[in-house]
Amino acid sequence: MSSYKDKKVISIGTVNELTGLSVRQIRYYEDKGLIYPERTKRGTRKYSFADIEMLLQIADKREEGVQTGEIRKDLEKKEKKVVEQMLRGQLNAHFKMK
Amino acid sequence: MSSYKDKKVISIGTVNELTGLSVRQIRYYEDKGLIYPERTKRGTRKYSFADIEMLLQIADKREEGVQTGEIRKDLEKKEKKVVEQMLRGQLNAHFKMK
DNA sequence: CGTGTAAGGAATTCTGACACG
DNA sequence: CGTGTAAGGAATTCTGACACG
Repeated sequence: MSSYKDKKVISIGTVNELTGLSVRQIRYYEDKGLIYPERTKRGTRKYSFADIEMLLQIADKREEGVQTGEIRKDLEKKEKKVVEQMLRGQLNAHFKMK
Repeated sequence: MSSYKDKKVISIGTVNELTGLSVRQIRYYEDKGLIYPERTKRGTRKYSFADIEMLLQIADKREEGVQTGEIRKDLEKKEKKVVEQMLRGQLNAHFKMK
């Protein structure tokens, strides 16, 4: 299920180069709950390619003037849908209903 | 063709954690032509997941007592085979021979 | 609200070299 | 041959805060 795309191994400086977003912006979006990098023992943030794709999407939204709160809400909705789908799949498998 | 696996974005400290090899060893294997990380403007090495897999293979060989020179030769042989296959494919496509 | 910046400290990375063997 | 280590410098990252708006 999880592959290279989800492995958190990229430091914030590299994320900056890859996305064009400032380090300040990247940290701020984390603060607002849009991304959640991992931390090394020492405390440095590590991002995945999935995080980078997310950041690029966030950048697009922000350019359209969408506030971080809005972006957050949309993410939560999508997350809910995914969970619902998964539950549905589990139920179908369990009860063999069609 | 090239995906996340080949993107060079991982710094040497993270490679150390991922492979268990010392920073010294990682640099040494580069010196011997077994891997070739990219460099940022400032000069820090950046590795890909493919590099990490290669390093794990190198570590196995080294544990078996194989010297870096030997490992190097094997790599060159494999590289040659790949090139030959590619040329063959090109020729077949070009002359439509069967 | 979103982002820039200066501040001070701690950890990272780099190179060339000496060491052992 | 392969790897450890101390050395000195340069760049990175972190947090909390002030600034503007």
